[in-house]
Amino acid sequence: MAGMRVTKPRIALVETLMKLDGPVSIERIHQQVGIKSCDLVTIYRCLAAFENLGLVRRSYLHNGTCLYEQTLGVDRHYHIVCKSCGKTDKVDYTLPDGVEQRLQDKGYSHLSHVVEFFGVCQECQQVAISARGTSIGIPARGTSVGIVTEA
Amino acid sequence: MAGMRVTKPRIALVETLMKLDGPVSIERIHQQVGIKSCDLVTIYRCLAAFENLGLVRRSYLHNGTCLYEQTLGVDRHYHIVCKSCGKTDKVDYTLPDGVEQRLQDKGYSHLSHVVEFFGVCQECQQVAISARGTSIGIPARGTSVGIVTEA
DNA sequence: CAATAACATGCAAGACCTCGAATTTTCCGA
DNA sequence: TCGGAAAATTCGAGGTCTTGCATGTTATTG
Ligand SMILES: [Mn+2]
Ligand SMILES: [Mn+2]
Ligand SMILES: [Zn+2]
Ligand SMILES: [Zn+2]
Repeated sequence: MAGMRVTKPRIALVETLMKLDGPVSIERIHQQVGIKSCDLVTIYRCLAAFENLGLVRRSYLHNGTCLYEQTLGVDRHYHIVCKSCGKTDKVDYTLPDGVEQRLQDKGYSHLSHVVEFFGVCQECQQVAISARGTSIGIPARGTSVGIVTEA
Repeated sequence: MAGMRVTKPRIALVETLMKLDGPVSIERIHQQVGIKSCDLVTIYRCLAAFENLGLVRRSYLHNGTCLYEQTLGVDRHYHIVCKSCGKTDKVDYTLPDGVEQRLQDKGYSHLSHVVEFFGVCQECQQVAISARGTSIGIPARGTSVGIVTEA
């Protein structure tokens, strides 16, 4: 009988997740972990496993691509994500108490939910004004969300 | 100066959307419109255009695939989506008033949000009990969400 | 009605994400 | 320490969704 095994990729992944503070794209995580140290698919599968254990939480860009965030010692919260630059910010919001209870009463089990806010952040609005006509949005899914090499 | 043009595919699409009542997958819509009458990409593009005009709204399966729903004469509402069969249901929920205002005050513009509830519906729980061991979930994205030919 | 500009469509290609099967690694007990 | 079972990783392929570009349609104007 075994839990989850401690492997090279997993160790590197956990270390990376701890260093990062907000929700990050898988591509970015893969980069930080080291492209060579493990396959992208492994990152996907490990994060899925971690998510089942409640160690990470998933959020989304406006285009639907996923972001992952480590959850140890941080309480449940939601984000606003900039449609232009992908920057995330905490939002002062909590799910009303009754909702999930009512759904349970209706017969639904294994409840979960997604709450995500989107907008254009102040910086991106400035940019939009100065660089008029330049398209600045986050590319859509099915397009390079890009690895936007870290500053 | 021109608005949107009235084309064969667009007419068929609107007719189809009016017939349907809940959120439906693109594949299903494409079927109903008639595989031959237009390309799948056209459906994607038209729905995107309709969404900009506020004629349709988008929701999501647990796996992230999109569902579209016509919005004429219906008021804003949210859904619970069965993780197993994809059935959707209205949820008694409204976004708290203050949230978007606070975000605006923080400098965000072009606000939007996604609120989606997921669970396993009663019918699917029954099935899960009788057909123990049979996997019944909705396939993940990157897997045939399938066209589950209509009954 | 004919010519033209603008818009819409179709096709092909690419990005993200997932799975199946083969291989490699980890773990555990002998 | 070694061998074997079980779990993890990798590779390849496929599904959803989006875009660029060439082509086809629509609307407008004379
Ligand atoms: Mn966070
Ligand atoms: Mn609805
Ligand atoms: Zn921004
Ligand atoms: Zn169900």
